[in-house]
Amino acid sequence: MISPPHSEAELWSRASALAGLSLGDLAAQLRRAVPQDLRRAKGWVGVLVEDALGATAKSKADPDFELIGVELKTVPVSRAGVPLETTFVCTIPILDIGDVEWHESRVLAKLRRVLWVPVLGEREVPVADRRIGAPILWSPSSAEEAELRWDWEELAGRIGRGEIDDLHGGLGHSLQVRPKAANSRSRRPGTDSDGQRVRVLPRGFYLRTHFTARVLRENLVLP
DNA sequence: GATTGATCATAC
DNA sequence: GTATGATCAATC
Repeated sequence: MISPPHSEAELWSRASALAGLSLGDLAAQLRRAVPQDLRRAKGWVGVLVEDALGATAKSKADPDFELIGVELKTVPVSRAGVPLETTFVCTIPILDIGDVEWHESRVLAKLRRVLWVPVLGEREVPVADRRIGAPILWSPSSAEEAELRWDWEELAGRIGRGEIDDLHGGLGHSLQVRPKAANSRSRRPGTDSDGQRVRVLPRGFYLRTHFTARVLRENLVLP
């Protein structure tokens, strides 16, 4: 176990030290086996980096680094540093979200302060050989927050009106709503547009790759 | 090739 | 079953 960082500077120092390591290197340091691929280990990279940086136990509530209020997001990238996947932000409190304001939303709470750790995610590269990139400590600019808020207001508003089953991944410019479930048979309490209680597929908010791509690009540090 | 819906492991 | 960590893979 690695102790939690007590300052952003300490977290930054630790994360910077990981840059350039391969996942095989880091797994060896933590005496952990490396999976052949991530099909049956989708969260493996995230947990590995969490543990290496001293994130609080996963059983607890957000943020990952409680003492300093920072969330960790590992993001799979191409060799050019462009995200290969969307980024999961949070699950959606379907029954309550209609009564929530943006400034108290889960989305803003999660994204207020984020340590991004890019990791090579090309499937043709063996997991153990994938290298960890330079970290980025980020907070949304006012423009970025406005973009996120615009989407959130639209999406949360529709969910609050019982329209969740009309939503799909194609909605939202920076933020989208997609399933977040064990499988397509999962259900959670919700309401339909008549206010009737129904069982609906659990959903989550995700950041589109173009949003994350810009965050990484604008914070790129050239060697 | 990019996108959206579906899915996987683990802890409690 | 719920919540954490996400990526897979069928389809557009």
